[in-house]
Amino acid sequence: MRPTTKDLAKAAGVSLATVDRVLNNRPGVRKKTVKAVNEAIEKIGFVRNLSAANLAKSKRYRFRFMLPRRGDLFISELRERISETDRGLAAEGIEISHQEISQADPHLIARTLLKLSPDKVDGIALMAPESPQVRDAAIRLQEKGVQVVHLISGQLEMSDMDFVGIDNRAAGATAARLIGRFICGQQGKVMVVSETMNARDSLERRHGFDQVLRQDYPNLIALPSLETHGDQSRAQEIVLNTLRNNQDVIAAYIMSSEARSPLNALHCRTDPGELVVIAHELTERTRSALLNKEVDAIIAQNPGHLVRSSVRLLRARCDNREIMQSQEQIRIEILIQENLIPDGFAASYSAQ
Amino acid sequence: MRPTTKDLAKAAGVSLATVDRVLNNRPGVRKKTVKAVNEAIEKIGFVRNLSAANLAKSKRYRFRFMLPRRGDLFISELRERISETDRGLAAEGIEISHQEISQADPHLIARTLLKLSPDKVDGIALMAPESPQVRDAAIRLQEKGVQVVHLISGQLEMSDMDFVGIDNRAAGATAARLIGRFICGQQGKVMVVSETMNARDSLERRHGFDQVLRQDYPNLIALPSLETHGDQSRAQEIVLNTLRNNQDVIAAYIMSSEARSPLNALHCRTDPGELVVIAHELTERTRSALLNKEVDAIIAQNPGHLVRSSVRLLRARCDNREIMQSQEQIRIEILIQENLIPDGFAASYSAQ
DNA sequence: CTTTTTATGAGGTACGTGCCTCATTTTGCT
DNA sequence: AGCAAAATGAGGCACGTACCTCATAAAAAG
Repeated sequence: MRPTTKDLAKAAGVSLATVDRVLNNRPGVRKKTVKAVNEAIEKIGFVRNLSAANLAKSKRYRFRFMLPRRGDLFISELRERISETDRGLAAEGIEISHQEISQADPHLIARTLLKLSPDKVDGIALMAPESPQVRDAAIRLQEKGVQVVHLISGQLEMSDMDFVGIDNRAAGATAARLIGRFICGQQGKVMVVSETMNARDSLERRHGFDQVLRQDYPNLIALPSLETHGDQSRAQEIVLNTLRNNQDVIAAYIMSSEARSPLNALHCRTDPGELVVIAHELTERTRSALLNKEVDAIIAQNPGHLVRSSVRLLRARCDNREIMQSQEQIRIEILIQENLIPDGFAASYSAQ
Repeated sequence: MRPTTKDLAKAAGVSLATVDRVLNNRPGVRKKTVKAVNEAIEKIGFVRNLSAANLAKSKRYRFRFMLPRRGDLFISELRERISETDRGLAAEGIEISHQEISQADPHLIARTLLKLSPDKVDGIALMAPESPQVRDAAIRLQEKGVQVVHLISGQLEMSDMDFVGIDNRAAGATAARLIGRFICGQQGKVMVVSETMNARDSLERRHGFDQVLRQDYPNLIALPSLETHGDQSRAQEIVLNTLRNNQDVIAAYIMSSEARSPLNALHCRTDPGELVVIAHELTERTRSALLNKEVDAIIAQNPGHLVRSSVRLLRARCDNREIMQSQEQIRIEILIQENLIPDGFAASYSAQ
């Protein structure tokens, strides 16, 4: 049997009450006594029984994901992972909800955030474009006692500890490297398509992309970023325009998580395999594009992992606990046809 | 507050005792009553409080990883993840140990397995080369009440549900695809190095590798697999011999998890970048090889994830629970310089 | 209808920890 | 030394579930 607080009390030569005071950082214990207890903990290998502690505290964690309203496939995927995780963690007293926020107006987002209060929600995972209003609201929210982590797209001057997502500069660099290698020294231009270049993540990806391309692939010239603004017909227009005006486009980097419009636009003008194409995030559309050879590789972050990592972070924050950094680093996945997860998992891609 | 068994009893119009009987599948309840309780569960959204249940049962899970004795870097990594996971899960009543088995003799492995009994260990994760003796021992162990999952290298005629690891055929195919694309249509031969071809995983990797190469890259000819048998000087000899006898080797696929010897052998005869090289598993050696451009990409399975997935599986088995298949699929990771996890995480690579 | 069998109810104890109160001891201070 | 303040001990209740016993009610069998 594992040692309990009772054993610990005996080993430390103190009473249960004192053990309790030490374990829960309550005041009124001499340093000497604290030390004695801690030594006893080491000695007998005491580990607090989390189940019992949670039960005793009858603690609930109420977390909420604040996601953009737009109906992009990646966001839908994320939503599914959220409710999946909710179901999975309900038995441990963790409730996970999600709320949509329109992304247009930073003030609106800030107002929405400030409506939240610690007696209704213990922590949020926020996915919102970078803006001073949002950042300030997040800080104020923390001060009120609602934990905040930033999901996927971060805010300025935010600590690494608050961020759950991939290193976007590295992701852009990865894209450039893959294009550079796949293109096999051919001369030509690379089209870069994004939803918007106002977001921090897009800028970082572009930065990493350019860096690698400039440094190692003088044969490739990256065109200025095209912005679709999430509009299918606009996407169609600007992509086709670019192809028309640049006969020597030999690769494309589709930077934003909504790859549908750019892919569709490319699809109607080029044959699969004609261009080297890299897209982001695994969705039904990008998956089938990969299988059709419309795209050569996908750079992905795992939505299930994003959700679980956010929850672990929020929970650790609520308990004022340290976390295992190494477990929370979100990896930049490279997916090609061969290492794609088999079909049965298509809908529930969340391996981790 | 979430509903408790008490609320459930009230909602179902039965007593606590009956609720308990239904929840824990105890006999002596009419079908009609069972149905009523189950309907009440649905209606009020009852979810059993796992913390309380575990506490009440004062249940412990004792799991053991059975690993090969050989000291390869990947195995060391695995061992570290195991003790890390042990520390992390101790609070939840899960004890994880590991035991080394010499791999030479299947009979010895089988005997070691059969020594285990359900009153000392609840489940094992077994990593052992394929053999009828081992397979039979595993089956008998299960019958005795010790849960078994197969780690990394599976056994013949084993269900998918019992396996934790990557799809090795797909991994080999991935390697071939990367080599094929990176080589840019050049003509030449591909060296394939393995520790041994007696293991199921090596055979499967080779199979996937050949399939893709044959189908899509007629410019590449794969040489017969070289077997190092884990011997540094032998590795040196056969690799150099092969290079000498085949002037047109332009790529290498290092198939086994111990990449040190083959890499060292290659290193002393070729310049970084001269060959396209793909290796398996992220270790200190392969990491630095990637950074030095000694290798072009690493195909990896995440050791931390392997361990956690095994534990989740074993635990679910002990509780006779269903698992989320999608969460347990181990991904085949492709690592290049750009998407490598930063240095700080080198020692504790286990993102997930 | 009675008897036997089967279902259900009532109630208790246990699990390990958190959190509270109140009494008692020890410490530091003058 | 005497006193206030601080530290510690003793004990109890709570959390939600598991698992037990014993009594009683309902159903099935005769």
